[in-house]
Amino acid sequence: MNDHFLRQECVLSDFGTLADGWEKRMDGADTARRRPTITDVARLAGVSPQTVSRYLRFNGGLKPATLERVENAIRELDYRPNLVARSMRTRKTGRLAIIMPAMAFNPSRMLAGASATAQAGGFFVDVVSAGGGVRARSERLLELADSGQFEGILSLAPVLPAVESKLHQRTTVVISADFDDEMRGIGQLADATPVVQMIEHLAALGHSRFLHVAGDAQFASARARKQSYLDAVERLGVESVGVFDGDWSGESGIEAIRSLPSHARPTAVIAANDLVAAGVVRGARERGWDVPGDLSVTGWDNAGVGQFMTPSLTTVDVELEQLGSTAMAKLIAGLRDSAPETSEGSLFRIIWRESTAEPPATGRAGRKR
Amino acid sequence: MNDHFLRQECVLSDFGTLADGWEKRMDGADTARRRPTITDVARLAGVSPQTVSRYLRFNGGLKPATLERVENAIRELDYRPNLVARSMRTRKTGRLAIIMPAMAFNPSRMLAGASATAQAGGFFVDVVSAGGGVRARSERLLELADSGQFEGILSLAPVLPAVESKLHQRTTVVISADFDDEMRGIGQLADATPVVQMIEHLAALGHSRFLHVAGDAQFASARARKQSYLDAVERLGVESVGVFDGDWSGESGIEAIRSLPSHARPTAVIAANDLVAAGVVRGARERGWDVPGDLSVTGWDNAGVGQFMTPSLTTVDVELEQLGSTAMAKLIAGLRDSAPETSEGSLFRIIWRESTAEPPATGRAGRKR
DNA sequence: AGGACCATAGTGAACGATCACTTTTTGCGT
DNA sequence: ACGCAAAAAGTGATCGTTCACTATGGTCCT
Repeated sequence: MNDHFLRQECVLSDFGTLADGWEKRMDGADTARRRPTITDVARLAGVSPQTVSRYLRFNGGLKPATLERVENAIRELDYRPNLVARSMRTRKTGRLAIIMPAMAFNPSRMLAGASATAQAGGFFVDVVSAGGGVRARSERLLELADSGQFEGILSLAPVLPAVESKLHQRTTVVISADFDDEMRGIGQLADATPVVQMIEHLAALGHSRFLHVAGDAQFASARARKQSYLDAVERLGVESVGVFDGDWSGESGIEAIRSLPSHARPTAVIAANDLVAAGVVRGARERGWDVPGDLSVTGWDNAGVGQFMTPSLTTVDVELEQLGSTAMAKLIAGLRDSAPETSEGSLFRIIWRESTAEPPATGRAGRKR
Repeated sequence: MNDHFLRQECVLSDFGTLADGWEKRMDGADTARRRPTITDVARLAGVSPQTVSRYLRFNGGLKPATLERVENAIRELDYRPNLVARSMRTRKTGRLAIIMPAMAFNPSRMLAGASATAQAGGFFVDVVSAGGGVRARSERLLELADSGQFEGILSLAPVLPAVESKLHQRTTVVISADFDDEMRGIGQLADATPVVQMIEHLAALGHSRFLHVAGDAQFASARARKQSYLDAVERLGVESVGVFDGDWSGESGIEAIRSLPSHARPTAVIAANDLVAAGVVRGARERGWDVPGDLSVTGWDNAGVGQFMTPSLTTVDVELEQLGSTAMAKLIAGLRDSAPETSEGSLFRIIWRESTAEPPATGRAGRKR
């Protein structure tokens, strides 16, 4: 049966230019027709498979006459190399994997950047999400590395040190230090210098009493922002009425303001992100405080709607795409033994909007408007 | 040389339990050590490769004693099957591709859903973004289909009809009708029934003069919302002061309100999305109108910050993950010739918040507060 | 003319697994 | 003990390509 089928293929090849018509005829009957192989092409062109192979990879030194015959045969059969088979022989798959803790979460912008860079480099990208903790992810990572399917792996989250060292022997792996276990930003992402800059700017405007509403302390980025806040406040000699430990939610922003004793009233709030900032603004309004008249508020993330709130939200724009792209570039450079191009400037850009302004004219906090 | 190396491997196998120590010894010297193959495992276990293969795929009828030997050998060598080789023989790659117009854009939630479903089904997922228009994408899609690397392809955007019919002969392809060329929602996503429901609800509250700020008319979803608005207004016999043709932006929301002649003042605005709605609220404030006191506003998308704006934004939550997941389920069902599970309820959920309320008490529009 | 040398093309053997068979072993009834 | 089917394990071929060689033919030099 199999033999018969093969013979049929041979006959087909002889028909040459009729292939098109044949294809149509077969549509109904035998849809799952075998794809032509390099051998079919070789036979049709009257050369050896090796010669066709040479043509395919680099146009390597074929005589013009031969070259044309091969090209014709390929065109005629509508041949395309079987990449799986090629991978098997060359041990190059042209595929990279990106592994991330939970696909449901948001670093899709980062993923987009990484993916684009990989594709520009001629690689396919598999996005693999691994649930569970470090342990599970490390396991999955090893599995991926050993599957032989990937030339390189970009992990957006850390893995067990033991596994990591094991990994590096087998595959090129770049572990982006930008997210931790639960996809909480660390590394570059946790850089909180914009907090310092914002406080400096506000202090220059005359603000002297600050409040920080922190994000979930499990997140390195939340901790970093908090720490930067504390450092900046101390260094600049301005007063901090405290730090409210929140959880990234809008509610925590509201609660932070609600729970402020009326005697300790800040003139500026550094919120952990835009959602929190929106909550803070809301809380302030509850207490009858005007933003920015009585209180300046800053956010983080540049959420789209923030620009059209009243007041529009001062925030920090984070170049997640670039972050992803940089990590991927590092991986590809590693694969090619070339030096990774150094990435340019800062990932952050502060956008000043209406929610920040000079402090209340009297300089006295607690004033009602 | 090669021969020598192989012989060394053989010797190694004989050492059996010493393999671990050997591995450590080699770490420094010969990092790029050959991965163990199924044959190595078979040799170590004293069985044939076929037996090991049987064990790997389904735990097919091995004698307990054999099974244990195989398992030990696998563990000892830290063996994992080479998926590329397996793919070659089985002609199943276990990989699906998702193709989308521009990775930069936002349907990442949909992607997340699709991806999760695929992984639950045991597939790898390649996310491929194809720039250019229908033409370029169709071309790329054909290429992917012919690469033989994918068992199925999920396209989140339409392709040329000619290409589509060609495709279906070669691979299983599901073309999600939810986005068009430029990733503009169509199909289910363009379903605008929530608009009708919102208008009904507002009319029941007593609203009688409506305004719609539409999204970019190039988007099917924008057109559908607009049409639904027009239909509902007509059917319910309420007044429409008009439709402002916007572009999804916050600015268009502001502009829509600014450009309203003061005699034609609506009591409710159906905005194309949350960003527009935020703009509308801002515009209203510019004119001294209170939201929702003078004007009710609805959005669409359930953007995070909307909940904490003042007033918090009434909006429509769209289950993008489910949409993606459903599409992927359809693809996988197609691959397995099984019936796709029917998806349950609506993709939409209206969230009523502060930005909508009863119309101004007098019923007379134009009243200043 | 002989040989060195390059350009071109072909040969057989991998790559690592599974498939379709065949062979051996086991279990059980008579 | 024997036969006989079922269970367990083995054999050789094969998937489609490329690698490391080898073979052929032609050109040029001495």
